[in-house]
Amino acid sequence: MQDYNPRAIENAAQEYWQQQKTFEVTEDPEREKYYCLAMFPYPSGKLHMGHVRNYTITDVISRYQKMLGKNVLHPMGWDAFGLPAENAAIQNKTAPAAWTEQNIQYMKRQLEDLGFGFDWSRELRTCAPDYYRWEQWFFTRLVEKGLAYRKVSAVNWCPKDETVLANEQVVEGCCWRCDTPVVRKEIPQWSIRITDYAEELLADLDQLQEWPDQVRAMQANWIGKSRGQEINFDLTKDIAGISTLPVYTTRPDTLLGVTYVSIAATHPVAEALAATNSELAEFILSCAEQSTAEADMALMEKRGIATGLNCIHPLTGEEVPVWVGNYVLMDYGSGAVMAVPAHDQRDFEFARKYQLPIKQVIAPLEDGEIDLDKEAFVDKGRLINSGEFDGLDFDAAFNAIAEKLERLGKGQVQTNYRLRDWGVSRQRYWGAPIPMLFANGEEIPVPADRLPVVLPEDVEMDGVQSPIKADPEWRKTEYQGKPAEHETDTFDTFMESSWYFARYTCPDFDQGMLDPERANYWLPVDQYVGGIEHAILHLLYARFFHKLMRDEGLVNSDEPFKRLLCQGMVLAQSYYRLDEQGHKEWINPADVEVERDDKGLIVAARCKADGRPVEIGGTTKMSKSKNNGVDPQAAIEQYGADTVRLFTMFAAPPEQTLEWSDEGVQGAARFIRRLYRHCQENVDKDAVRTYLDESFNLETKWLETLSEASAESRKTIHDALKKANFDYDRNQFNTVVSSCMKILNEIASPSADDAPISAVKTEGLGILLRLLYPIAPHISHYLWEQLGFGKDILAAAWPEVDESALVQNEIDLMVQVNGKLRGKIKVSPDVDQDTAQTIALASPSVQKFTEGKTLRKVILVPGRLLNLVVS
RNA sequence: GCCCGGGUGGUGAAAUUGGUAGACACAAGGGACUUAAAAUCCCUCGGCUUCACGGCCGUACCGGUUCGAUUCCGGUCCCGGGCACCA
Repeated sequence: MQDYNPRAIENAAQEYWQQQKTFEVTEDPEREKYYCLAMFPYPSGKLHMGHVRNYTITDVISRYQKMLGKNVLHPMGWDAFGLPAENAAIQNKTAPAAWTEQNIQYMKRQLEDLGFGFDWSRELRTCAPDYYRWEQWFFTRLVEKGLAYRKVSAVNWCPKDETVLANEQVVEGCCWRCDTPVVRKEIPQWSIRITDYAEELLADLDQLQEWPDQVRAMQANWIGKSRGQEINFDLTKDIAGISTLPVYTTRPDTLLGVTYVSIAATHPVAEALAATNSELAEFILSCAEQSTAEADMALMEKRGIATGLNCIHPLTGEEVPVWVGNYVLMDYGSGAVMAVPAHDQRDFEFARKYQLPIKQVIAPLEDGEIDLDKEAFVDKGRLINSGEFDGLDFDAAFNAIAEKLERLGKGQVQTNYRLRDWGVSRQRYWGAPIPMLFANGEEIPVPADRLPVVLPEDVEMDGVQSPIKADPEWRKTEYQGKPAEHETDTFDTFMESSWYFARYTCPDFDQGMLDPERANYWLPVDQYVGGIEHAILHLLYARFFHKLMRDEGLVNSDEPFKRLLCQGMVLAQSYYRLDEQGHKEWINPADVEVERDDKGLIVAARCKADGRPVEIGGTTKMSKSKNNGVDPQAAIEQYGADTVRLFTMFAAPPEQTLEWSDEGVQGAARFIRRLYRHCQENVDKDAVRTYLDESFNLETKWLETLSEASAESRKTIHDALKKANFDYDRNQFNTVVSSCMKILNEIASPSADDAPISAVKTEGLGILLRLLYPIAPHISHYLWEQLGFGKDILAAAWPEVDESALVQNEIDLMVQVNGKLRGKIKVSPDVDQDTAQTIALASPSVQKFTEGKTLRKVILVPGRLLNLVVS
């Protein structure tokens, strides 16, 4: 007998799929389609475990759906533009294009080694001109429709390098290259009007019933629809041609408690006043050093300065001061906010700091205690100190104040969204050029017949400036016979990832962005799988783009992704040692040996190379910074793809974090070896023909001769099958693997060597191989053929549960007394309450707890338990 | 700070969603086989208590609803994801 040799088995299976073109699909209106999509990878160099997990999940789902008879599309491609390629290019002195292409070649090979059933004939890369060409064309359409426009917005600016930095490139407020403090700079950039679609993006979340609730909640909160009022505070004098500060509030009931108004540092009024106020000018300058990230904004110290200017309260006519606050954003809302220190915690702290008045106008509904010396009272309540509005609750006050403001022409009810328009300009090189021309002071979309605007690939990176910005020639062009200049900014890479799912349906189409016939056959995607970190931005942009494509007549569906699965992260143990400076030097788990106590806990670890001890850094997300990445390649070479896939699916359910464990991988390998050995040693090649019909079900004649032991064995197998089917449908693959293990335990357990048992075990093996196939396809494919089931397991029908095998004459019914388990009784599954009660009360272990007490209530949960309530 | 998750044995987890808590594995301990090791097979394995039958406690913590709560509700603590230029 030969030992299990994963390499030979896996190579042969992969070759077979390649020759048969098993995973290449075309549109077939006769068959039900199923589009299964994994988020495409950024070609960073090598696959990491997160990729392995992601693509194993989609491969499992794809193969399962294929066995259910569907026409399954499972494509793969490369999200090839992005910042890391520029960094790598500078480091390695290669052009980003070449570096990216090398990575793609290597990673593609790794994907093939893992046996993923992708339709490689549809492979695409976003850095290819025949891909981004259509994105450029689509953008010009958006400009023509008024859905894309140019406006001034903020970027991180390194004054020394004179370059724009990504948030990631700003480390503690400084440039990551030269440590110079970063400032905010306002420059003209292209934006897309996602806010025009805010209402639809919110409302259509209701259509996405097969998305996780948490993702829908996050998106709804991100869009942030609110109902409030716009209220005008007139300035006591015009500044920069501005006479009124409109503010938006969701709490107009607190309007009488306004004691000042704050405006953004970049507000035109602030800028105009700064011209004659050096203190204010200095303050505004200092605000420019603040981070543009919202998290930093929320945590920073709130600072402000009085402008000396006042505005008029729209209801009382009193003057309130106008302040400049570092926490007010110019590009969100009107750049001005009203402040109610008594009823908003941030305003409260600000008012305390600058000795501004705090005026209570809301009292609690119940006689609750509030202490305005300690904190703001932010709950809704009843109005006080508000003149004619005193005594009203929130809703009544909202309406009464809205009505009065409207009558005075000082405000109106307004619906607002937190969502902001999508800024798509990037001042970087490795992206799709934005297809716009500047000529005679006009912004002109590049005409369709001049697309694509090709990004030159043979470039040298100086580390600071984008090569197409650095080259004065590249931008030069003409328009209608006159000199013109190309835009040198490139698109946000979210642009490419917002429509790739649609392009997979017709990647070769050269007559337009999409071939509507093919796109509408496959779309929407039936199952989308990717990391939870994309729950908001990528998924929201892709939903938005899909609606834009629909409105351009390219697709006929409203939403791109019907069902969504967000997989958890992959974690691993980390180890470090401190160097002389006290810095942590992280050591890869592969280079560490561990020592355990008698409970199996890791108590000590040593570096394999020098035998010296290392510190244990805990289980954290696999990352470069902690050097705890486990290279999938090493595991594949040692154990084979099936073992790696099986472990990945078994160790945790898809949505949860997955902890890499070498022992766990060995456990997965042990299961596969056991299956292999069981088949080699115990399975007769004629068994299939002897016991099973052409659908691999037990032949009727054997069904009739089952002994009690073989019937019980068959129940175990069909129970496991039923559970596995349930779990496949809800994407919980760890328990599918459990079911497979149970079946193997059953069919490999020692038992009487008679025909009924052999018959049941043969049927069980056929079920096991088909259940296991989507997860560990190579070994299942090999054994299916070798044991004479058939040529290609993928063509076999999915196993069906024989409900008659599950029927029991007698079950264990749990008996509780006052909710505590006190015994079990053997009864018929459809026993009635009276009978069950009589039997239970006759049992001594129950009597111990009921004796001398009165029976108050009896609850029977059929097939499960009986609860006797006594006192 | 704001939004969204998560917390169950020594470990990863399960519990068909309000009805037997710990399936299936991993680790550990004991045993068999072996000159030995590896591999393989068998047994034990939440805590406390009991010679034993059994009893009590136990799903982060505090409280509530219910005949019954890992599951539902309110509060607290800790961990993770996102926060608009990482992808």
